[in-house]
Formats: sequence, C-alpha cells, structure tokens
Amino acid sequence: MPRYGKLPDPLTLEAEVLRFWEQAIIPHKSLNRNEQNRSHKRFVFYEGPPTANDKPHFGHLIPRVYKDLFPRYKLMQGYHVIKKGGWDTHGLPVELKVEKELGLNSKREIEAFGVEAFVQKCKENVWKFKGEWERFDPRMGFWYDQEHAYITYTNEYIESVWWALKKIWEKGLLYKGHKVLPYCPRCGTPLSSHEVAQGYETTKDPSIFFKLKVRDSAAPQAYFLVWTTTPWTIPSNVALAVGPSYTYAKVKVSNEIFILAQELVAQVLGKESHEIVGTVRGADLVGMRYEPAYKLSDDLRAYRVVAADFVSLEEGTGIVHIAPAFGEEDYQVGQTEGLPFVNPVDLEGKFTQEFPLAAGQFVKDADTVIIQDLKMRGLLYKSGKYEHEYPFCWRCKTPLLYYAIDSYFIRTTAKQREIIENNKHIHWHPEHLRDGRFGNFLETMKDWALSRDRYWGTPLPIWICQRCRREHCVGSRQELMELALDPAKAKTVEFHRPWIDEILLKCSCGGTMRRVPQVIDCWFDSGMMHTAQWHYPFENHELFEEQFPADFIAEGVDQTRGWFYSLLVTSTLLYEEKPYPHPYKHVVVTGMGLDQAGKKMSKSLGNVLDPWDVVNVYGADAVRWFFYAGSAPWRDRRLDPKDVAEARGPLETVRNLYNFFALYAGIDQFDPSHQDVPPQERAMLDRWILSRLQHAITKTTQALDEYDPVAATQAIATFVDEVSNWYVRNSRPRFWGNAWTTDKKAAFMTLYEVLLALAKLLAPFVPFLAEAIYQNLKTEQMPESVHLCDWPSAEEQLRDLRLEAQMQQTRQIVSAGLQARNKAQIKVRQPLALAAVLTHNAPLDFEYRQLICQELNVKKLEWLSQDQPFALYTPKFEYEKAALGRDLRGLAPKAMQILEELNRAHHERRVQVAQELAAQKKLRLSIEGQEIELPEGTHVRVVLQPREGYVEGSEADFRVLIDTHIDNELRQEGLVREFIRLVQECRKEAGFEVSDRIELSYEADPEVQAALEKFAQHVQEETLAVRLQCNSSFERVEFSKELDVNGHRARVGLTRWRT
RNA sequence: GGGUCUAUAGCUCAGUGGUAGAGCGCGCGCCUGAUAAGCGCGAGGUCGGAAGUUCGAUUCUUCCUAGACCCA
Repeated sequence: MPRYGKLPDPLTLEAEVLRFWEQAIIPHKSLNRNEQNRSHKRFVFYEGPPTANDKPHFGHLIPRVYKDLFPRYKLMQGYHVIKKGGWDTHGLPVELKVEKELGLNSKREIEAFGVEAFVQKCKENVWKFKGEWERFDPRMGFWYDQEHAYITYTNEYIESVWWALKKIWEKGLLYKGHKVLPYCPRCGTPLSSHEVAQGYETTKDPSIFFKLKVRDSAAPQAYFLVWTTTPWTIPSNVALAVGPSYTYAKVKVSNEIFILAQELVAQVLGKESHEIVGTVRGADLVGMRYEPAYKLSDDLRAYRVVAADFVSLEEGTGIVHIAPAFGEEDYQVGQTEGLPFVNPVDLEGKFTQEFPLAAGQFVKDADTVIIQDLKMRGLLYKSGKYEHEYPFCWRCKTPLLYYAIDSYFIRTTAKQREIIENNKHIHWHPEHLRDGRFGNFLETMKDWALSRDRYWGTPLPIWICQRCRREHCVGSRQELMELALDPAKAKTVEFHRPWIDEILLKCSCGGTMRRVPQVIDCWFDSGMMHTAQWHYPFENHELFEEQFPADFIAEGVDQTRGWFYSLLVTSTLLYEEKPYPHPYKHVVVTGMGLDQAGKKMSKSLGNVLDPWDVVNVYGADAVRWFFYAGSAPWRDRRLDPKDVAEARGPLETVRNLYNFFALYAGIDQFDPSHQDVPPQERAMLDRWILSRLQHAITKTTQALDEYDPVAATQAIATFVDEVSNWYVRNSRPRFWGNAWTTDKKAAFMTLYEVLLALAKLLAPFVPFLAEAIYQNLKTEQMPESVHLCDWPSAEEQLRDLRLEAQMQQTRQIVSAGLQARNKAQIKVRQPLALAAVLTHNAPLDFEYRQLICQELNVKKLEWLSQDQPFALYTPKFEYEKAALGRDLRGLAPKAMQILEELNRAHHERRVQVAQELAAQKKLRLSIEGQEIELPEGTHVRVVLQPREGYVEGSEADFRVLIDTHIDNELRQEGLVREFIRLVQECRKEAGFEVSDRIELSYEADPEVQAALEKFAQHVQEETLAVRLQCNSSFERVEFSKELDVNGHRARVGLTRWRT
C-alpha cells in the first residue's frame, strides 16, 4: 500500500529527500543501474572541470543544471553513464591568487620566496573551496562520481599529457618560435589576455608622421609618409606595409614628393598647399626599397615595401611601419615575408647598446629622444598627441609592451583542415556556433602558443643538451627513468617544478640535457581530459575506448575558444584514425548569468548573486525548473530571485494535484495493486487524460532527444494544466462516492497512473519533488527510487485522436459559454435553461454534450443550424457606406435610412429580408420610386445578433449563446446550490473532515425554505447531512452561522454525526 | 576596432513569410469536498530604429542603435 503522505513545503521536502538518498545511497545506485548495458548502450559524458579555488557561483550553476539533466534522462532510458567529476588545478589564475596571498609582486619575488614553497602553496590553494563544492552539488541534486574525479595536477594526469605532447612532437608539430605577447617589463612576465583586459586605460601617446626616403634614383626627393604612436619601435622597423588594392597618391609638397594613400591626403596634409602629381596602386609599390631611419639590420630582405591586408584607411597614411619584435600583426608579416628580426630592447624594457642613441633608457621615455632626432635629421613631417585605449599592467600600472617572446608552439595550422572537418560533424546547440563564432575562429586559426614562463603547471617535457643543443621530448615516466642520470630519482620525482628541473638526462652525444624552464598553458591540460582522465595509454585501455568520444558536453559560451577548442584540437591531432566527430558529438553551449540590469555578473562589479541565497529560499527544484523552463540554454539569463519564485507555477500545481489525490486515496485506502479496470472500460475523461499522457510522453522524449529543455518542460507544463484544469476539475465527484464502483476505481486508477508517470517525466528536471511524489505512490514491487525507474514510453494503443479532438472542442465551447455567463453577470452556480452552439462543426457526441451542460450548468444544449439560426439570433443589416455612396450618389442617405429602419423592425420582418438576401445574393429596395439592388457582401451583409434575453460568447470556431431567463424553478435550484456551497464553507470553517457526516438545521425565509424542502434529498447528499431540520433549536449545535443566500438571510447549525 | 549572438506586453521569455503568444504582475469577476489552493475575462505591443526583397515582413537581406560573449 502506498503511503499517500501529504507533501510538506519544498525546503522540508528536499531535506527529507536528501536524507533518503543518502541513507539508501540512491545516487550511487542510479549511476550504476545500467552496468549490464555498458557494452551496447552507452551515453558518454565529459565533465568540464571547474577550479575549486573559488566558491561556486551562478556562472557555474547554469551549465551544471544541464550537465545533470541529460545524463539523468539517459540513465532512466537504460544507458550506461559514467559521471566522472574533474578538477582543473593548474594555471596563472592560481598563481596570481597565491601571489596576492603571499604579498608577492613579481617573478623575482617568487624566486626569492622559493619556487618549491610557492608551488606547494598553489597546490593547497586549488582546494580552498572544495568543501563548498562538495556541499553545493548534492544540494542541487547534481550527481557526480567525485570519488574518482580526475585532477589535472596528479602525476598520472601529467604523464598522459606528456604522452600527448610527445606524440605531437614526433609528428613535428611541436616547435619553438616567437610569440608577440603583452608583456610587463617591470614584472618580467607576459600577461594573459584576461589580465590585459583588466588594465585598459585611456592615455595620450605621441602621434608622429615621419618620412622614409625612397631608394630610387629616378625619384630623388620621394618619401613614404608613415604614421606611428610608438616612436620607440622605429629603430626596430624592417619594412613598410601597404594595402595592395588601395590607391596611393604621389603628392608634391614644396620640393618633396610624399607617397600616401589617396583617401588620406586631405586628412594628413590638411591646409598645407599640395598637389597630387600621380597615383599608383598599392600592389605596384610592393617591393620598393627605402632608407630606414635607423639601420640596425644588414639583412638584404629588410627595408622594403610589403603587402598586408590589415592596413586600414581609418587613420594614419595607409602605410604601416612594421616592427616584428613589437606587434602581433607585424610579427606575422615578418614570418610570411621572411623579414629579419630586430630587437634592441631588453627584458626590462630598456634599449640596449644596439641602439646607442637611447641605450639604457626605458622605451617609453625614449620616445622624445627619437622624435627630436628625427626632427633634426629632417625626417619628421609633423608630430602631435593621440588619445586612445592602451593596456597597462593591472598590478603595477606599467604600460605593457607587445613583445616577441621565445615560446613553444603546437603547429595546429598543419591540421587545420582536419580540425574544421571534424567540427563540421559536431552537433552544436545552438547550431549557429558551428559555422559562426567557432567556425570562424577555426578558419583564422593560429598556432597554439603552448608555453608559459611560470611555475605552477604541467612542465613542458622538453630537455635540451647543454653541449650539442639537441632537443628531446619525454613522453612517460618510463622514458624519463631510462634517460635520467639518476634513474632512482626519476622513478619517484613529482612532475612539477622545481623538482622535475632537477632531473638531468644523458644525451646521445655524451652531454647533459636540462629541461626547458617553461610550463604549459593549462588549457592544454583540460583539453586533454578525454585521455588523461583515464591515465591512458598507460592503463585503462578498454575504458578509454569505451568512453571516447563523448556523446554530450556542456559549458558556458565563454569556453568556445577555451575548452571546446582545446578538446577538439588535441583530439584531432592525436586520434587521426578515429571517425569524426570526436571527442564530443553534442555540445550544449550555455549563456551567461546577467544581473537585473543585463550586466554580466562578476565579482569586480559586485553584482554576483550567491546561489545559496536562492536555493535556501525556494529550493533546488525551483532553481532547476527556472533554468530549464525559462529559456533556451544558450540565452543569457537575467537572474532575479523573484523570477525563480514565479517559475514554480507548474511545480505547485503538481504538488496540489498530488495532495488532492492523496487526500482521497488515503481516506479510501486505495491500493493500486489490487485494482484493475482496463483503460478501454474507463470513463471518457480517463481515456482522454491517458491519451494526453501518451502525447506528453512523446513530446517530452522528443524534446530531450533534441537537447531542447524548453520544449520538454512546456510539454510537461501543458499536460499538468490539462490534468488539473480539466481532468481533476471534472472528475472530482468521482473521487468521493461511497461505493467502490467501477467508475470510482477507474478514476483512482487513472489519476494514480498519471501521477506516477508524471513523477517519472519530472525526475530528471526536479529530482526532489519527483522523488517525494514517487515515494508516496510506489508499491513494494516498484524500484526504491524514481531515479531507478525506467523512462516512460508512450503506449500508442492508449492514444485516441478523435477523442482528443472532440474534447478540445468541448473545452472551447465551455470556454465560450463561461465567457457568455461572465458578460451576462450570471454566476455559474445559477442553473440556466439553455445554451446553444453556433458552428460549422458537426455536433459532438452525447457524452461531451453532457459534460458541457455540467460545466455550463445548463439544462439543455442545442446545436444551431447554420442556415436557420433565427430562433435565437436576429439578423442585423450592415452596409458599406463607401460602396453605397459611390453607386447610389444622392440616394445613398435614403438607402441607409431604410436599412436602419429595417434594423429596428420586428424580428420576423428582419428574418424575412435576411432570408431573401441569402437566397438572391442581393437586396431590393425601392427609394423614391426607383428600384435599387444592393449586392450582398460588398454593399450589405447580415450579421447575427443574439435575440433579447440571450448573451453570446465565442472561442475558436464556436459562438455560444446562453438563455438568461431564470424562472422560478431555476431560481430555487440556484438558491439550493448557493445554500449547499455556504454549508460546505461552514464545514471547512468548523474544521470537519471531508468525510464527516453531519446533522444540519436551518432557519430561512419562506422562499429559501420552500426551495430547501423541495430539494432536501439533494442538499443532504451534497453536504453529507444525515438529517436536515428546519427551525429547530441551535443551542447544542457545534457550529452555527448567519448566511446570505443570494440576498436571503438564513441561519444554519452543524453538528457532527456520531454513530 | 573585428567576429558571433541578442533585442517581442510592466517583468521573464516562447513563436511565426499571412490579423502577434505564454507565465508572472495589474484590474474585474468566478469557483470551491485541492482551500494560506484553483479558474475565467480584461487592459497592456510601431515585435529596438531605418531602408530593401515580397501581393504581404515581427519573421528574409542590408545599415544603424543598445546589450552580451569572444578576440584585438
């Protein structure tokens, strides 16, 4: 026998469910329930690892609700799912936090503090908020296998990463090069883009136009005119770039010829008198040579004009000065054009002896010196100040330099075609990311700058021979031991700085090899989780093959170029033989959490919403439903706790539905395992809601298969509404009959089955409420938790489309009828004689008409013939003034007058005219002796107006009339129903149980008394009164009250009946 | 500065080449053996702005404005 307990408030309910889950180890059982299917029915999930060095906030919550939903659904469907957790532990953000805690400010200070101690601190720091996470996930119902979570800093994980790097190295795709990075010369470190973004400020820099002499004897006084805001980069200049498709002008200014983009001539030369003496296409300038301002290179390839597509005509001269050491684009040009690399600046941002003019000076300070020098040498055209956004170090406010740094790269561009092809097979949600933002990014892919000059990260496993400079990449601990000078040490060494740096290898030349100092980008770590989480290929071969690729991953849209990219690239590089797509087939991209003003939630803005503040008030189910039902996963979400409260609607209805059922099932001791009424023998309403249930199951399943939670929750919410507002509303009396009739059994069976199925449909979305309902409904034969149940499948034989269609029409007619009652201001409790339906649709079957009568509280329901509606409707003639005026001219006013008079004529007359009009398609009028014909439709037409005493409502294809006339009999019935309702209210007020029998006494005026006497038996049945007495004493009644029965005063007394 | 996305009722959001929808809130009612629930009706919209394609555009295209994300 089910328990049928009443559901407590959501917070209590969730606390109880959590206790049950813990005691019965349900999460564990759920994750293991399909072990027997793992060989043939798998759903592979990858966890995008969070860092535990900060509290979980809403930004983490959003992807996690989806990462919980789909695996739960698949588990119920019988798929084997491993929900291995993971932790991201390396990287600059961790180092920065630790630096801050320790009060360190630069790499020099870290080295002084001691790298070993620093790294130890980092390792501790990544677990700072682990407890918070371990508390939060279960509270939200997020089930992970955290016991076997992967951790990116373990030796095993790192070993797998090393294996990957070696494989890439062996393919010749790991190389050393330069990368231009924003670099803080004071801190001696490059900054990550995230850090740079924090430090943009508006600043004033010099803006100078300078001249570079064309090396061409044919044009002795010709100069390229060049613009820059960083004069200190001029010594490093090795080329000039032009846009090949632009037109350049040769402009004569006094006795010199300047070359610059034609479009910019006016802007640059301004009022100065000048004369355009010729034009030339950019492409034709390419290859020309010039005299550098400072000749620091003897390379023959230097100091020439090259073509570049980034040259813009927005500002400057259309000729861009190229210094490969100090600009990303410059560097790229240098690479493709084979330009020399000139860098007279040291790592502290000071000029070296290579540039004696400003040797020892900080580059920004040298700007003035250089400008002065150019001016003296007549190479300066003009100078000024320029205001723009420029990045500064967020820690020390030093202006950042874009600086070419030695760096290791992965030649991802070598496999660009494969990566793009692989991506084309991935199912992105939303789809546009595949070819849009992500696809574009792949099209413009650059080699992956892998190395970092830092401490806390996976060490780059490249050793260099101190004698012959040979490089070697190590791919495993085994290999490290084989090559190490001290194999014993290599056997146990931790794969982190500084310890790993102590391992020296022997070179084939006999020399000693040292590891390069760099660690790697932590994105490579997390991007390798598809492999490293299993410590593959060193163990778990079968497990890896089984769990690759993932069917489903989800993260925030900010991970597009992060995790989604690093997974795809590593996988494509490593597993060239595997069929596309890998390593993930479906990726659900989630939006950002915004505050109420639409701003991103961030700690620096102080607008972060603590998830606990919401969960502790509304519960986890409400928060989950809010996300699933609110909008598509990829939409940015404005988060306001009150919206979470509002989103609960359907959940509250489910709770009420259950409580309704439990009330009566408890009273009647309904035992589902001892009842059976075949569906085809149940009432129409039962068959209807069961049919709708099959529809809801189909819809929900489809939506989840398409990764569309909004459609899924909508299907469920629609069904819940149908159960509540139609099925239960119309079935209520069936639940409180005394005898166990077939109909009562059918009602109980049906609602029981519906609620049980609903609990299963809701289980992946709102695991707590679903569990609570299930626990109260389950029999002993059923699984111990709803999360161990099978996902419901639609039973097509229970679907009845004709029934559904008729019921839909029934609901529309009822709605129209209620609308009419509303207009007529006649409450539903007052019975009426007649409702009439005007429609093209065929009349409904008897059962539906009966239901309509009951809902509209009318004695009779008529279907009006479309041709002969005039019993209840009267025709009104409407006319088109414009058409009449055009055709009748002066006679028009008269015609209108006649029609108006007709509209005031008695009903029979109007019907006669209307019938003529319908038959002849025209109306004949005689105006001042002239016979006129008005065509139907264009000039005159009939509209139907309810006749006196009738009021109409309409919905969809139906117009429904009610007869508002209330005769004595109806009035008495109305009084009785009102009286009954008031007595029911008294029962409630008196605190009686719904099943208590009572003795009922009353006093009332003669009219009410007469009505009550006439319908005494009905009153007694409805109020469960074993006795109904008039004008008896009220002295000993338990409860008595003055009543207002439709304006009649009355008094009742209630006493519980005891046998 | 570039790329991508978003803009629909007071709020949060669905949706559509053919007269615009839901929930919440608001107003007015109804119902009540689900009762600190439930239901109906109503008001409320230049579908961000402008132009184009089309018989017809909120929907497709372009531009503009604002916001978000990523990149410079």
